[in-house]
Amino acid sequence: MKENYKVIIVDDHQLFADGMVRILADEDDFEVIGICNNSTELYHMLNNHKPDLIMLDIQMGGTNGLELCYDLKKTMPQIKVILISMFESINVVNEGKNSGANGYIPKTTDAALVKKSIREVMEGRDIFIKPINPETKVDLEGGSYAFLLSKREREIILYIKKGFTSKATAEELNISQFTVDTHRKNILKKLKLNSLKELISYAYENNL
Amino acid sequence: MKENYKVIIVDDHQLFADGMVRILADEDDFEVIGICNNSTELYHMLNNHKPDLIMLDIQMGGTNGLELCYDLKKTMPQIKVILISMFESINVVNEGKNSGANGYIPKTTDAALVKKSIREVMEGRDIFIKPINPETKVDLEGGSYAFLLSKREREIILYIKKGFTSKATAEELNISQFTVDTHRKNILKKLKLNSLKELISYAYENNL
DNA sequence: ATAAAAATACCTAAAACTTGGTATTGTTAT
DNA sequence: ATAACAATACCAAGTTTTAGGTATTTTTAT
Repeated sequence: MKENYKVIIVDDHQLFADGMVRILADEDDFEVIGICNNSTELYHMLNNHKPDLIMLDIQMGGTNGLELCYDLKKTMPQIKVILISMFESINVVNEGKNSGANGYIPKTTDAALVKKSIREVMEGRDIFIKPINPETKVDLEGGSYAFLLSKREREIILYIKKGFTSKATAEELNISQFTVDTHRKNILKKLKLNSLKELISYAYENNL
Repeated sequence: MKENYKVIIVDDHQLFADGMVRILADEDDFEVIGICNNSTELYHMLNNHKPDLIMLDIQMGGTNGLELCYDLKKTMPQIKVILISMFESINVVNEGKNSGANGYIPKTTDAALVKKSIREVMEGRDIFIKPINPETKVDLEGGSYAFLLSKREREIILYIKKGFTSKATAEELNISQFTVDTHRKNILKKLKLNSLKELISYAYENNL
C-alpha cells in the first residue's frame, strides 16, 4: 500500500487552492488536511496538524512566501516544502533554493507534473525546475517583482503610501533624507515604475 | 433536467486551469470543453467549438485579457464571458465592465462562489464583485467627502492613479495644464488631503 | 432668469520629486 | 575570500507638485 501524504496548501488565492485540493484528490496517496490564505493561518494550523508537505505560494499579499519558507524550515525541517509561483526566472528559483524549500513549481506546469513532483519530493529528491528558456527575459505582465524588495524598502513604501515626504520619512526613521531618496529610487527601479504615484497604485493593486 | 453549460477556460497558468476544471467537474451542469493558454489557442478552439461561457484570465503573458474580451464580445456577443483576475481594485473591475464582460471574479474567491457566479451569469445576470480590500475601511458616515467630487474631478483622479503628471493629463484631455492643476487643488481641498500621494491611497481605500 | 456649481485658465515661489551619478560600510552566499 | 546585496550618505540639475491666489465661461437646478 502507498503512503498517505498529509498536505497543507498555502495560497492567498482561495480559488487556486480549491483547484489544487481537487487535483490532489485525484490520487489516493495524497490527503489535503488544510488550506491557509496567509502565514498566520498556517502557523495556527501547525499547532494542531503535522503535515508531511506544505505547498507554498511565494507571492501572497503582505506575506513573503520565501521568508515564510525560511522560518518554517528553521523550526520544522522535517516538513517538506514545495514553492509555487508564477515566476520562472532563474533568480527566483535560486532564492527558492536558498529559502530551504525542497522544490519549486511554476504555475504554468500542469496537474500531472505537480503530482509527479510531490512524489519526487516525498521520496527525498528535491526538484527545482530548469527555466525553460534562460535567455528569455522573464516578462511578468500582470505579475509582481515585489519579492525583490528588501525589508527596509517595504518599510519605506508604507511611508510613501501615507503621503510622507522623503524628509518626513527620514526624520521618522532617524536616517538621512538622501538615504530615503536612494531607497525610493531603488524601489522604482526594481519594480520598473516611474514615479511614487505609480508605486502607490502598484502597492494597492498588489497588496503591498 | 438542468442545463449543460459548455465552458472554455483561458489561463496561461495551466495549473490554475487544471484546478478550475476539477472545480467545475464537481457539478453536472457544467462541462469544460477546453483549456487554452493564450488567445491564439482560444481562437483556434472557437473554430470548432461553441461554448456558452468563457472563463478568461485577464493577466496572461503577452495577451491582454481585457482586449481579448472586447474582441470576443464584438464578434460573438452571445458567448458569456467571466473575467478572472488577481486584482481586486475598483479600477480593474471597471475596466472589466467596459470590455463587455458579464462578470468579474478575483482569484481570492472560493470554488462555491465561482459556481454560483457562473449560474448567475448563465441566467442572464451580470456579476461584478464589489471588491473588499482588507485595508479598506468602510466608513461612509465617518468622513468620506468623495460625494462632493464632480465628474471631471473623478476623471482627473484616474490619471493621477496612473501616475500621469498634470502636463501629461492636460495633453490627454486637451485642456490646459493650469486647469488640471486647479482640479487637483480642488480635489485635495474637498477631500481634505495634503498631497497626490495621500489622494491615491484614499482613492484605493475608498474605491474611487 | 438667475444663482450655484463645474470647468476652464492663469500667475508665482517654495517644496518635493526625479534622474543620473558616486561611494562607504555591513551582511550574506558561494 | 570575494562577489553580491542591503543600507547608508551625498551632489546637482531639471521637473513636478504644492499653496497662495484671481477670474471667465458653461452647465445645472430652482
